[in-house]
Amino acid sequence: MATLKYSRQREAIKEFLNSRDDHPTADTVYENIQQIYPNISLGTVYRNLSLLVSIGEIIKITTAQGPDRFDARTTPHNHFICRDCHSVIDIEMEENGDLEELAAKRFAGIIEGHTTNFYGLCGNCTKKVQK
Amino acid sequence: MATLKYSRQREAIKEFLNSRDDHPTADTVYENIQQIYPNISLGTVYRNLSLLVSIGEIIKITTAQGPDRFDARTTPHNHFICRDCHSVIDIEMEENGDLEELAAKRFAGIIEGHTTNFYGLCGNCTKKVQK
DNA sequence: TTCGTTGCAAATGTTTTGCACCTGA
DNA sequence: TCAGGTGCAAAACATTTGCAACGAA
Repeated sequence: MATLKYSRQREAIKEFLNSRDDHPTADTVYENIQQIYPNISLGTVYRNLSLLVSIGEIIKITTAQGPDRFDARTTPHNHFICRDCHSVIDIEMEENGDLEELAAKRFAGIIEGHTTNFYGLCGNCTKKVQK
Repeated sequence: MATLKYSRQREAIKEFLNSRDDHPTADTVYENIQQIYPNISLGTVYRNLSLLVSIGEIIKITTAQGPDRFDARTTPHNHFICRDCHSVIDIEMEENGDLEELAAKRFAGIIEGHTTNFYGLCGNCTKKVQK
């Protein structure tokens, strides 16, 4: 396996993601890192994001619409995706019982993880609709 | 709101999806419908798939890797996605308690639905690894 | 020196869209 | 007749990749 070598670009990407809790897209990461390293390329951003995902330092959030998003919080939590403004919001909650254990009873393979996404209208968009 | 008009292509797509439980991609749908209507275009397949999703007749399954998949089973159930062969398999299970209710306690907006995906190795790929 | 990393640009894979024609009601 | 549907091709979008140069160990 290839040994990781230090890269200032990668550090900047990690730091940026750590500073945000709104799950930026690759493009948002790119625009922000450009302010520090004007020559960084979008390819480098994508390469580092998928590298960080593969070593478990960040999480990739794939939604039904629009580009993937990235999250530096790797502890278990869920996401809510607004059907109106498409923002992705953390939901901190206990899951009653062990979903994976329940699923395993009905499934022939090996279950290693799971993701739950909630959908609906976020707080802001709820207000907009009421107007 | 636009009134739906009958279309033989759309019917064929619905029928095809009803006949399968392996969650075909748009491209797979296209290839199969071509055997009945050789002139159908991929654009028509995409248009009809998203129309059917929007009226709730089918479900779109977005995965972390590869194209979206489509499912004619609209009753609540979960999916397992194999990290090796990327197949998508139904999991029929009860969810202990009401996840959406739990989430709502911690969330300011309106929760209208949720999706849980499980990840790991499917039955077939588990065997392959053991060899 | 070695090999992972980068910037750039081209390519890829998936999905959407504009347009003129076709078709169901 | 007329609004919705279709086929075709081009465009849009998100992401990946080849390559030569760069930089960390």
